[in-house]
Amino acid sequence: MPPKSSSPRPADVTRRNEASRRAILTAAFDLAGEIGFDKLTIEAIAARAGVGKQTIYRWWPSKGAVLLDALLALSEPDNAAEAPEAGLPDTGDLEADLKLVLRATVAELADPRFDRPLRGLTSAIMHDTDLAATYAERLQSPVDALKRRRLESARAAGQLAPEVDLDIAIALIWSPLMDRWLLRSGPLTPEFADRVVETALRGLRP
Amino acid sequence: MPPKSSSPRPADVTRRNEASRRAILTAAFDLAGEIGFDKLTIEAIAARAGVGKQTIYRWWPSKGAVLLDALLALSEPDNAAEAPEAGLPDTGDLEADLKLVLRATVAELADPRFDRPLRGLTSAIMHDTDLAATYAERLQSPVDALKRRRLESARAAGQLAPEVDLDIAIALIWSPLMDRWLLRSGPLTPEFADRVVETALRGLRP
Amino acid sequence: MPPKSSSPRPADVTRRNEASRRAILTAAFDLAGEIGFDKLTIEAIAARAGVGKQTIYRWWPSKGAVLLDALLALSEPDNAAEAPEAGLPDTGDLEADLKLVLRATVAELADPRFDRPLRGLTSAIMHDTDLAATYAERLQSPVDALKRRRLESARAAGQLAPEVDLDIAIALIWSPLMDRWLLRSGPLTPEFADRVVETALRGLRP
Amino acid sequence: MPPKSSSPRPADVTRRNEASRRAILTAAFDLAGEIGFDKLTIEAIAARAGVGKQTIYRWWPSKGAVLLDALLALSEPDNAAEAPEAGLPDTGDLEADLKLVLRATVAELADPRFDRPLRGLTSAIMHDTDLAATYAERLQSPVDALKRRRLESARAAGQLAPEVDLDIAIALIWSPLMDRWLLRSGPLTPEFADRVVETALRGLRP
DNA sequence: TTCTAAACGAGACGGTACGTCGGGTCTTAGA
DNA sequence: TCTAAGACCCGACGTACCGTCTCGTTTAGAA
Repeated sequence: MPPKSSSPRPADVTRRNEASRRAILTAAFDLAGEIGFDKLTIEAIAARAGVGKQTIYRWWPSKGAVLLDALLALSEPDNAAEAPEAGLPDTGDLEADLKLVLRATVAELADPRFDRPLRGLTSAIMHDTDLAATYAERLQSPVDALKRRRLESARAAGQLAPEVDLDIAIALIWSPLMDRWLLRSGPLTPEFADRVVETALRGLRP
Repeated sequence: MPPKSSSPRPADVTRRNEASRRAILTAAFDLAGEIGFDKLTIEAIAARAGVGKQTIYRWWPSKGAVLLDALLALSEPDNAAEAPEAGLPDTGDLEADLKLVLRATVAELADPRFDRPLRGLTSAIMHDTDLAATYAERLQSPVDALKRRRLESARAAGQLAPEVDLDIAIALIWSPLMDRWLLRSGPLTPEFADRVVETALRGLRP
Repeated sequence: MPPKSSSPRPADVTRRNEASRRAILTAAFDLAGEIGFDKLTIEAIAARAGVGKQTIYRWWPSKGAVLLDALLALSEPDNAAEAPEAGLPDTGDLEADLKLVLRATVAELADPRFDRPLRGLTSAIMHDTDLAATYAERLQSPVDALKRRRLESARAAGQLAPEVDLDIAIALIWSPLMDRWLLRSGPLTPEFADRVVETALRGLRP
Repeated sequence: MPPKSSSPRPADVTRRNEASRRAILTAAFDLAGEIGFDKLTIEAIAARAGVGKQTIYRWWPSKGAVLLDALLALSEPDNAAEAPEAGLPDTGDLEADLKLVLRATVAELADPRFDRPLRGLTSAIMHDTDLAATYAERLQSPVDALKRRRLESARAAGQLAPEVDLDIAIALIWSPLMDRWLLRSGPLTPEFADRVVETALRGLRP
């Protein structure tokens, strides 16, 4: 990600040290997983990456931006394939497919290696609208597109009522999970995911 | 709220200076509304409240705990009445009542005086399980009880399917709002609230 | 020692709790010996003595004053006898007597139990003229009187030149020891004490 | 002066900011003269010098060390000349020369601009053996060398008894002054200095 | 012997400074 | 020119004590 925007130094991207960039992203992700985002410091990232602090400040506007890039980088290196994000499963059975996806999400969020960086990034997004915009563009909107595509497929198959707003449908299905995860307002179990899918779909079917 | 637990000094609650306590809570809430929770500092709260820092550290384990108490205190002083929390409206028309409540929530969350402290507190809760526990006990569970009571009333009136899990129902209705608010993943409008209520209720009715 | 002066409350000496007073002085002296005067705190004295802080502030103006009293109290309890201060030895041989006294002083100053409190008190006196005045009156002047008496006896015996100013003589004999002790500008040995006495007396004899 | 020793970070002396160093020393000396050493705080020095606290903690282990450096720096900048320390006066008349020097010392110690920092530094030295060692090496021993040189010159001129230990002689001449100054055990006047010189020399002459 | 005012143990309070941490900027050397 | 290293100014941290100020609770002299 380029620096804030236009302001201080454009910074010549072509001269950028790729090894340092990867070391920083790896260090940031690992440290966020180990000690949590809020205890994460730029100094610690720089030290772990064997990099000067300035090299971080030159290329990223905040530690949230570093972490966002770090998460994005998790998919990139496998480059072309992009298998993990190639699409939501579509067996023709919407309920089963959604349960599968949500159960996978539940499992991922239960792993501290992912919970902590994601939680931290989410918290950063809550407070930093610039970062939120980048997040929306780079992570959320592609993922939402996948969800929407699956629901469109279901609608085409007559499994969803035509008049249902897909944005609302997505919110109904995924928000309860996010809420439980972020606020720990209840146990985040596969069963909960199943119940949410079942109940939401009651209202989404024709 | 007494300090974490047993460890250093129990601190004698009977000797507590009530004026200082209120000054701290007021200062914390106001400052959080003015500059945001993450830029809020204990020193600033102490200075604004005309209080020594130690007086804050003596009674609260973190600035999140201060802010939680500050929010709780907003209802208390109105004492017995407790009108605002007396219950959700129950006109017999569940959909209308829910829309009313959700629209009010949307309005409140749009006001920076509430958005900022609440957002900060929510962020703190995400990272601090002790605080989350206190939050769950003092704020979330009473509010959830009100929601649940309204839904039970609706179920008794035959407006909800008997087999619906009320916790899931609550999640379906309120989570989409929280998600949009926290992550700014879309505009948080009264219309959105209406759509969510309508769609969720499709699946909750008998 | 009574409080500062007239100002707030005269404090009724007759009601004073003797047990607390002794506990404070003992605690102050012991703590000064253990951790040194500058790390000594009123709170620690109060805690060790099992006494409220106010009881110290009520009766002493500063921790230096407490420590001075503590040192004075070391001689008092042996009551009337006052043997240790009854007078400097007077065998008729001035040089031998002085060497004896100075060697004893050297030994005392080498003992951390005395070095630390005395060093701290001396430091306090250096910065606090009120305390210095009390010190001069209660400790220094009686001791100086003893020294002067011994030198007068020597002068009467024809061992000192009549024209010598006794204050100067006292300074010449004792100051080098104090200097070495306070500033650690050289080893504080019995031999040093002997040399000083010998050299000083060369100039003091008729 | 580099930090205590090896422990945390050696701190790269070549990168040190000379302007900050001088500002700190000047601020420390001035403040010590204005408010006294014991009321001197690191924070005040940093504020007056327009410097971060850490810049002081990085390079000095204690405020005593700062003040010692500040005093040493008073002579340095005049660099080569070093006139003030070029040597004690040597007119051939030892008694007159010593009186001159001691009277000058008395005058200096009477000036609060010097009394306060020196008194504070002396007090710090009394309690801090590390600092005392630095002091002995950097300030005391060069000064003592000057004194010793003058006395050797006098001995060569037959004005001192050959058998007199010069360390003892130095102590006899200068200690009484230091004592009166530090403990205010009597008026520190030029007359006192004269008397001390006269009496001490009685015993030091052949 | 009771009453009452003080001294007392305890410790909360408004403050000041501590020594440390990390932020973000700036400078120096080396590749 | 970018980088690793790290010194710098700054602000906040959480802690330790300061000296003052209540709180009940002894306690000792006067009534």
